[in-house]
Amino acid sequence: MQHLVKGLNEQQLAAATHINGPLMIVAGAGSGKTKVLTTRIAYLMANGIDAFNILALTFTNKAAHEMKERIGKMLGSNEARNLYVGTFHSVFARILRAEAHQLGYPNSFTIYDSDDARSVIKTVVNELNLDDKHYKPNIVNSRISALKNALIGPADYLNNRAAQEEDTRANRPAIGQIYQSYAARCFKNGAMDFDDLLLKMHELLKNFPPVLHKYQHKFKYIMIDEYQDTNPVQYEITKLLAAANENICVVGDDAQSIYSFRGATIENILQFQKDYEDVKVVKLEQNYRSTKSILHVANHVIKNNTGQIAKDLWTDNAGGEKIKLVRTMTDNEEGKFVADTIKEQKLRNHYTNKDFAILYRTNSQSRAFEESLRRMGIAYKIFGGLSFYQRKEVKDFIAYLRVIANTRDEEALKRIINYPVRGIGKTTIERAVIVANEQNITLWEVFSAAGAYGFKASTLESITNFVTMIRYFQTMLTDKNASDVAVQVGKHTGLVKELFADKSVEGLARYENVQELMNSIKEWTESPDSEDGEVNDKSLGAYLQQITLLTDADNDKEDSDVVKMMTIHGAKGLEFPVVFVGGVEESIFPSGMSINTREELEEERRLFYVAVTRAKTKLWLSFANSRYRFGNLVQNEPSRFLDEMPEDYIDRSYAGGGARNQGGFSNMGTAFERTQRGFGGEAAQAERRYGPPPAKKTQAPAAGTNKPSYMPPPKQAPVVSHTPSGDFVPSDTSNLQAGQQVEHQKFGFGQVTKMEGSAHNPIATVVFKQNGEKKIMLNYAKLRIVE
DNA sequence: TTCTGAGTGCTTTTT
DNA sequence: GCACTCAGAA
Repeated sequence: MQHLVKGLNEQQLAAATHINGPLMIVAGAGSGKTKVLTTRIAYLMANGIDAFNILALTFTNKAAHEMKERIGKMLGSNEARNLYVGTFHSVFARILRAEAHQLGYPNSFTIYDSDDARSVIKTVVNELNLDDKHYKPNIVNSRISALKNALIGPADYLNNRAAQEEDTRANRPAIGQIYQSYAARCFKNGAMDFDDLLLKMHELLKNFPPVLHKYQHKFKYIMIDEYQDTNPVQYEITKLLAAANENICVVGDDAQSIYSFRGATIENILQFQKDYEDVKVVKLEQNYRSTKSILHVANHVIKNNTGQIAKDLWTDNAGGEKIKLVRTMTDNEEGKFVADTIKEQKLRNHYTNKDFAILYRTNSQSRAFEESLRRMGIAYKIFGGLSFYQRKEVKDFIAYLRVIANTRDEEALKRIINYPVRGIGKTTIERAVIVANEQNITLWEVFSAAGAYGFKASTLESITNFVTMIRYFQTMLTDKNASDVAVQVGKHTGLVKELFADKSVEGLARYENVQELMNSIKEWTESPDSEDGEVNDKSLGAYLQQITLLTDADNDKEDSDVVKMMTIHGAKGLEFPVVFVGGVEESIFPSGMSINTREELEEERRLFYVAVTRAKTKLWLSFANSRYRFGNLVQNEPSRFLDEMPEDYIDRSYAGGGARNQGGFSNMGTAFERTQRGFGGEAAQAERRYGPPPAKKTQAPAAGTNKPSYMPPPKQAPVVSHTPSGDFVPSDTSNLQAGQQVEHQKFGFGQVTKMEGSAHNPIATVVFKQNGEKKIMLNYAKLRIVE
């Protein structure tokens, strides 16, 4: 057992060997938190505690995976496989899947991602005849999310004055109504959104005592990572689960709380000591990650925040280099600087690509970096942003799987009912939706009994074929695994064929993505165990349950030698030898959305703290004089956080100001004055270093000069309007022949020169006297046969 | 029913 | 600058 705790310092040892009773670990950045957590779990198991009785909740699937792997290595056995390790969302999804019937959900319930949720909200808002310009899906969605995270369910809302008044004050009095309908619709669809996974879990434990006892008994030891980022629902759930045994261990750092926008509250970690008696508190204050310079800067900046848990983070590591500040003219030059520097550092210090990380506040900043890296031929990977599973073609394919597993899933059904095109268009779907709402049945039930609702013959045939196909797939559910079903779907829906037919560059990429998806399903089916210890359930339902909760960061292949790019939020918990933080400018970092209250600004500052403490040895902070945002050029001042950094630890020689600027930016006058002066000297310096700024794009070059090398395609001649004859009555055109004279309501008189198309979709070519040759689809256009 | 082109509004961070 | 919506044409 001694070998497990070898190399731990005094505090780490105290935390790792604490077995029974509540424990709070305050772990500063880089203080070996993961090491302590994994050691503690291994230690518990070495002391005879069954892996099946240990629950560890992490913030990302990646962290969960890593933890399990490390414990496995420490113990040298397969026992770690039986641990319940996962994110709040994935662990609860799994429990809910087992207990769904208690709450009236099918156990193959769908998990809606934010896209699905927004889409349902849009439908609901329209059905309630509300203005979707005012009740924007995004806003409504985040409001509902906030309510759920604050433990206010749809029914609770009706009795919650404060919440109602808040919405009335925000001039959105119908939020309550939308919330009710949204929740009802999700339930009808057999679907839970991300927040439901928490809210329903809470409901389950709260309202079903036997279920609560079952899981209290199962999870005798509970560990929660990143406790500072838990929200009230998560707090209540863990409190319920831990109530019986009180063997709960939370790990957190109030200085790294950066998820309040998701309902997280720092209160939870501050409250912990009051919730349980005899809480053992351990502070991990020695940083093993960063140089003295980096740590000192981080500590110095975070001191500007009020109300923290007192701690004193220190390190034995080398002093290290000063933090380098970089000013560039534009965002593109910022990208170029970073790419150049990576190249230089690789040569000079023998770094490889994977030693570098580029961090930024917003996903949209990734573009400039991406372009420069590509130009320099440096391999990179962007984490976050649009995940693989959110790509249209991937979602389309998954939508089939979702419908097969859960026909109540209306969002998925609407997505695929006419994809690939099978003649079930908007009108048909709208009619079906109306029927479904009137009869209070699901959309699928309307389609599967389509004969009863008077669709026209050709439409009915399409619907019946579709229903038959889905039913065929469903016959495979019980005895075939997820991959087998997916292969059949690919074959019989014509989806893969359609993508294959598109030979454009994007089309090829889409085809490859779907192939990739099918491969990953196969891989998942064949892998021995999955994220949170699911035992060999390789059914389609099990596959779908975890897929929505996966993010890009989880597919990270550690061994690939690439520069990593991600938001600072995405970088939490990670470390890199060399870190670049881009866009350290006012209105970006801190975000312009978060400078209105002290709380918001302090969270931005914590985020800055997180960014700085990701670096082990070298750190560059860059900002640009101007950058494109919203499609137009904006000027930002350097971030206020730069002014908060201790001067002695900063190297401004890259910032264009050189020695003249040693005093920091605050002595340069107000932002206004600075803009007025136009940065004269600094700009010139930067110009020497990075070359002249790109020439301003000239607007609409004067005629004669600078002629475009091509002429834009000629605009179609405007239609010469035609007033239809007074006796205009559309003729039966089913026997129309070439040579006949016809009249068109808009184009006037003309002669049919050619007939083509199929019998179902005849197309006539008509040469009009006024408007020239047009192709007319006889199914839609109205023609009067003159002779 | 389906496709196209012009017009509009928007971005903070994520499970 | 892009993604989404809507109107109009075939």
